[in-house]
Amino acid sequence: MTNPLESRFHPDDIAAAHHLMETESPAEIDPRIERLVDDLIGRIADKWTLLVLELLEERGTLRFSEIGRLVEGISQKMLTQTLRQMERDGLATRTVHPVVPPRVDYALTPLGNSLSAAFCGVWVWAEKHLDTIEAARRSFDART
Amino acid sequence: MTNPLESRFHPDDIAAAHHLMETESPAEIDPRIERLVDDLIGRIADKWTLLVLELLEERGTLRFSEIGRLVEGISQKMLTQTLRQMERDGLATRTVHPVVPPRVDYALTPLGNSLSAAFCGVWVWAEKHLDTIEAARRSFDART
DNA sequence: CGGAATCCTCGATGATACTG
DNA sequence: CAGTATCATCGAGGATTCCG
Repeated sequence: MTNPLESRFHPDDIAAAHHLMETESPAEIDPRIERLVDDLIGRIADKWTLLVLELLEERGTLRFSEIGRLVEGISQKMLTQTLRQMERDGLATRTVHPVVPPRVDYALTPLGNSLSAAFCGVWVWAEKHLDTIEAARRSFDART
Repeated sequence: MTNPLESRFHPDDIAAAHHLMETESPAEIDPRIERLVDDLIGRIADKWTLLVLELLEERGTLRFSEIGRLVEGISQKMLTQTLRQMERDGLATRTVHPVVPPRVDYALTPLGNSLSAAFCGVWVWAEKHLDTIEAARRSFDART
């Protein structure tokens, strides 16, 4: 079990996903795909969520201020909003310790961990092809 | 070769990606991750690009107006912008036929196909857990 | 410390009009 | 048909302030 992608997904899942993405009629895109993309990209997989997701994945439990410090460039507002949304989506847990000063810990749920794993293939792709893309961009810009 | 994820990525790639995501020092997030996410989410993997990517993946070659019709809700401006960026990034090819009226065909490059495959794991995850997420949201909203 | 509330800006996107 | 150009909007997100 060296490959998290292999271990995480079964052929049936892949088949199901492919089925979901195939529209037989020559009409429009499957509305479920639209909903999928809207929900996933627009609400779950935004930049800050992905950053926090990977951070919690590698560090385990962290408190609010730690995440704020570690995710460079995030504003307090977006941090709160992102964490709240992750909690709402069941991706992370929020634990308030009744002490003064307050201490609030965040950690991924199994669902959060699985999302992180699901994105593994994308990170792999990105790392593998980022140079190629930059080259393609330079080439395109030169041609134009 | 029933599983595109298994066939596409090697254990070495996974290891490399994991290495990329692990920061030993207790400092900040690896800047390369930041760049990765910024580039990928902010420029490549936006909503419209993903929609067009999946469409071209399943339909093969399509002309400009066809894509515009099939991707519901996209404006002509965003369609042009999306396709141009995909071409620039080396994800798609643009073929102009010198006829009147003009005919321009778009198709994925191997790189574009590989990106589509990389997102497979995310689509699988999304389909598998979307109901769970909605339930979590209802539960959270009820608690609040 | 961990937020909530407020105000404000700017850039992404849509709408519209024009063209080879 | 496949764009380009221009203008208008609107909401995501930053900065700031206040609070338990």
